[in-house]
Amino acid sequence: MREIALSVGVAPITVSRALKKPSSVSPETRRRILQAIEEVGFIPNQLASSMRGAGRIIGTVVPPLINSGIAEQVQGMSDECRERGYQLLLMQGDFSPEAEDEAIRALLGWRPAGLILQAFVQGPVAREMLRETGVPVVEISEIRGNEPIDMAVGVSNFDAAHAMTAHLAAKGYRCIGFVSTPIHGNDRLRQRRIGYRQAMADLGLSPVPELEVEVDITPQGGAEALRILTARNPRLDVIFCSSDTLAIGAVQECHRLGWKVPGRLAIAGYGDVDLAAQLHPTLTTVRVRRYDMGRRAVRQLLRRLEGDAPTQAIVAVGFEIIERESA
Amino acid sequence: MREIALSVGVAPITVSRALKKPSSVSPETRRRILQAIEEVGFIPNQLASSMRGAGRIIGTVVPPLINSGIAEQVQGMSDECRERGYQLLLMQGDFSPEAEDEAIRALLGWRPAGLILQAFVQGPVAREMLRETGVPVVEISEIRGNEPIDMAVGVSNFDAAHAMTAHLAAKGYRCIGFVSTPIHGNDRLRQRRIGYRQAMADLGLSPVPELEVEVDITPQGGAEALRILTARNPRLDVIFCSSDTLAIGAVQECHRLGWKVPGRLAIAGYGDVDLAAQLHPTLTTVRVRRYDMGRRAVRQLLRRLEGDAPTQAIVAVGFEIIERESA
DNA sequence: CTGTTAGCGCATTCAT
DNA sequence: ATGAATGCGCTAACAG
Repeated sequence: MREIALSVGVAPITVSRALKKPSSVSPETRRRILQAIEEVGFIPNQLASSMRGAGRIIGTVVPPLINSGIAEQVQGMSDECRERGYQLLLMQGDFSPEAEDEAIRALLGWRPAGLILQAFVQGPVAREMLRETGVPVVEISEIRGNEPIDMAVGVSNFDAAHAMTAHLAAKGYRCIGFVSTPIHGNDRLRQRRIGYRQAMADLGLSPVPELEVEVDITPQGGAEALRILTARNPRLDVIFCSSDTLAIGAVQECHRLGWKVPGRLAIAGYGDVDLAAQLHPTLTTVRVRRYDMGRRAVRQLLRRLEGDAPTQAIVAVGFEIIERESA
Repeated sequence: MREIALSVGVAPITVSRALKKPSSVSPETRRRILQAIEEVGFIPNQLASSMRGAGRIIGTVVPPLINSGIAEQVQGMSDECRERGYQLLLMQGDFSPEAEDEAIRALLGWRPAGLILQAFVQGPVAREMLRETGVPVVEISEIRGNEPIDMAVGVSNFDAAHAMTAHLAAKGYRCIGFVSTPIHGNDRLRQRRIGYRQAMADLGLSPVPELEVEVDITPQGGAEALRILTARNPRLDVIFCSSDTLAIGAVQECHRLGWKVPGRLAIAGYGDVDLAAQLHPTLTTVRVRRYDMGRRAVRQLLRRLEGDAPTQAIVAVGFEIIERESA
């Protein structure tokens, strides 16, 4: 930068200004500076820049990209970051609580402008670090019944499951089964089940345990669930699966049994994986806009940083019921 | 850091050393320093560190994560980076050559220790920038017939397609069709077709144009290809599709026609998408180890940086023929 | 509109 | 084994 300044005959700070606040430099000077930069092929050092001014890095911790819609979400974050001139520093993996602490610590080392975390931070160590440093944080997750450290973006799995159940009822199905993978400590799954139950109650259809099963998160699990539920209740007319993987397995099982879908039994999923639109029959499912979630998370962060509006802490992202052939 | 130094009663530089070269500080001093760091919750500033010493950022430019195996590859890079104490700065998107220049310029601004690029850099501007700055670069792509800027990691699509074709022949198939999406300027696809042709020639089966089609990259394309090829040549006994998407479409079309797979017609794909193992029949395909490619790319870079061994410029990553039910 | 001064937090170099 | 001085490249704050 000094070089450029010398060659143009100005002070280094003027070069800096020509790049950051073009309006504060005379057009003529600016032109000559930009030209010199072009000629020399100068690329400003962001590290140095971030040490003085505001950092332009956004750090993020996400589960394995191979899974689910995480890739889509990261893409959303990345796109939004690029458009706004920020860079995405990615920490990705299957983190234990301690490993998560490490990951967050590593990111904080880069003095990021903000962090975006997938799922709510569990460890007290990490929560403490985040509080102390005061970095803006957006957590992306189920937004019902959680207390964000700072801000949150997410979807209400409750609402989504409720809506799908209501949708199925509206289509005339009455005996609605619900299949999920082991709920264990998983918020999202729990909310889906509660949403389903609430919808059943709201509709005057009693939500009996007999209509629910938990199985492995594999297509085989879906097939198994189908066998269990139909054995328990022959009048079952639709199965709502808490993940597309299960739904796909259930559909395959119907093929094996020679049952028409949705003629003999209807099936709905959750997630809208790629495959959902390609199978026969195509799968009715719930689509969560993960790409949007990623973009929103970044925007949420930047709104805080650039201090435009008073930021609302929690942003709900929508979902859609995708009606296809299977239900 | 100054704070820590004060509280322990040493000079800042000693704190620095306690972290970077523990061996150069007396055990006792080190212990007290680390303890102070722990208490205060101090996290060293990587920006400042990278300005003086060697950077610990690895920048990467990749196509949309939603596609194909890119997510898997990024996961490989990320894992390797984490283990080695580097951070991954991600630029992701659908770049035009000019946008690619921009992306690379943005990354260079962070003075990364190295760059990993998906596909060979096309634009002369970017090539020039990279040459000038002298950053180590690993390009991940088809490695046959390309000149890397610096280093490359990749797979030979030629070898993979050749191997699959030979595999099909070994299984007794003689009339082997080849379906691809428009080859246009796509190296990888071209190499697959050449590999197929070469294998046919090597086997003494004449590679005639009649056995090849180009269709859209959709399941519908696969179905169409099937109709075209079987109409041209009723004795066709297997179709090798240059992507799993096409193969899946072809399999579905067989179901529609009531043809047994592989009884009436066998089908093979390329890519081993998740779905390949779940469909009926399960799909025989080519699996490229993208996760490994990601890890290798990082290792390649670090070997150069840490200057152990004389680095070989091009690393070939293996592939596997995954034999399942469909062929 | 432009320049001067100072310092961000660390690590390299040279001393002790 | 430890420390002092110095500077990485940039920009905030304050002149002019």
